[in-house]
Amino acid sequence: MSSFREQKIAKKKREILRSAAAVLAEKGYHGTTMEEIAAQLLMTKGSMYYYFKNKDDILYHCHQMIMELSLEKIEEVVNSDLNPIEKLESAIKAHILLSTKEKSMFMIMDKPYQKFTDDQLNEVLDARRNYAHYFDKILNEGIEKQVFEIDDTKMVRMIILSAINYIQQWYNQDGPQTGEEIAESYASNLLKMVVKKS
Amino acid sequence: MSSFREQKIAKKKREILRSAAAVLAEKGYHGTTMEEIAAQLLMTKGSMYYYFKNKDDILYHCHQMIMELSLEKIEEVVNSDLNPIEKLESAIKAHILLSTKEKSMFMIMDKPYQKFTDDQLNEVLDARRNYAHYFDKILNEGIEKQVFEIDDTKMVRMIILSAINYIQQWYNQDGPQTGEEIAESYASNLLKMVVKKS
DNA sequence: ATACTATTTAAACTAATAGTAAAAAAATAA
DNA sequence: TTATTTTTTTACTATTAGTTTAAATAGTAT
Repeated sequence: MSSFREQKIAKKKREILRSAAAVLAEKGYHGTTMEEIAAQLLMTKGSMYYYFKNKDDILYHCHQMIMELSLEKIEEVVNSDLNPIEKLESAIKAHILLSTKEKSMFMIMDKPYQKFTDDQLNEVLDARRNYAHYFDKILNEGIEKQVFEIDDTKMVRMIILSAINYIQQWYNQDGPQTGEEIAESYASNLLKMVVKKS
Repeated sequence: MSSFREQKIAKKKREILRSAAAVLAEKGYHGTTMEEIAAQLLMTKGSMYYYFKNKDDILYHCHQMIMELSLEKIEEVVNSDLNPIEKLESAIKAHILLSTKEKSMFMIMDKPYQKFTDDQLNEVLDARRNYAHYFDKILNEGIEKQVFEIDDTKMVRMIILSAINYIQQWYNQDGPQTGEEIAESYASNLLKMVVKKS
């Protein structure tokens, strides 16, 4: 029974998370105060504690939000009936489209060990390993089907993930390239690293 | 007249920077206290202020140290008489060898706009643009000499820089790969993106 | 209108920490 | 040894920010 009220709270929480992510991305976790997060939403910092346990909790829910979205997308690609080349291309493009659209959220996701401990840290690290694993799956499938030629899967996967994971650091909404253009270019260039020459 | 005393101070400063970088890399800038930095060197935080103006100053000098080293190395490569393929290979390897050797220093160099303002920020950003520019130079030289085939130099440069700039995030001194092995693999894979097939 | 609940606010509390300055200690020179 | 300078420590200040609480306000149902 997700009542009207519960929906309203959920909506407010999402609003707070989106707004918080923007400030956190700009100033960093320890550089952002609860007051700043609140002010941007025209609230007082006290109100934040009605919706979230504490500052960590806000950051944690930002992570959860994006991790869910990211995993959904990659799972869809991996489980599709595309061939490995198309899968890798789709996975790269999907990631880039999401990370440029949700730049702030992606920007606050680095160095989780500086921000979380115990269960929360493990959950975040697991989700990441999971995500990386899906890329390995695509790469291995391509090797098996002899469309990819890769000497060291882990290194190639790291190059791909690093490249796409750094985009949020320099991408600018108002810059010369759109997310789509970057996705197109990155996909075509990164595929050159793995596609077998016939 | 770089007296004995001045040399001693310079040495101590370097010691502080190296030690500080280790803590800063682990805990983040705002997550690291002056006391922690001092404690690791068996000093008291008061002493830190004898050598550095403040906390920012420590971070800033860490940046300077690495930027100088990095620029030296890339300049050497760019000005060498190697062919473009060898130059790109050397530049990639040199970067990776340095960033794995000086992991902590490299780790604290992200998001400079969160840490610096004004002159210091500009200096850091300039050094980075400079560094990126050297890669462009190598890429363009390769295109001119028709050994590289690149559709969008900026995108390719970003992929290369992102890939090598992320290594410090996952590299582990005690991990399975040495810096040399990573350098070897990254160079050979990244070159596949640009070298013209004859 | 009234009673009740949900939400927001303002103020107070607490703990932590960057930075300072004066005194103490150590090193050096006369 | 004594005087002087360099380095380190200790104790202090002021500020800042996360969190809590109790009261006020707004919203809803009877």
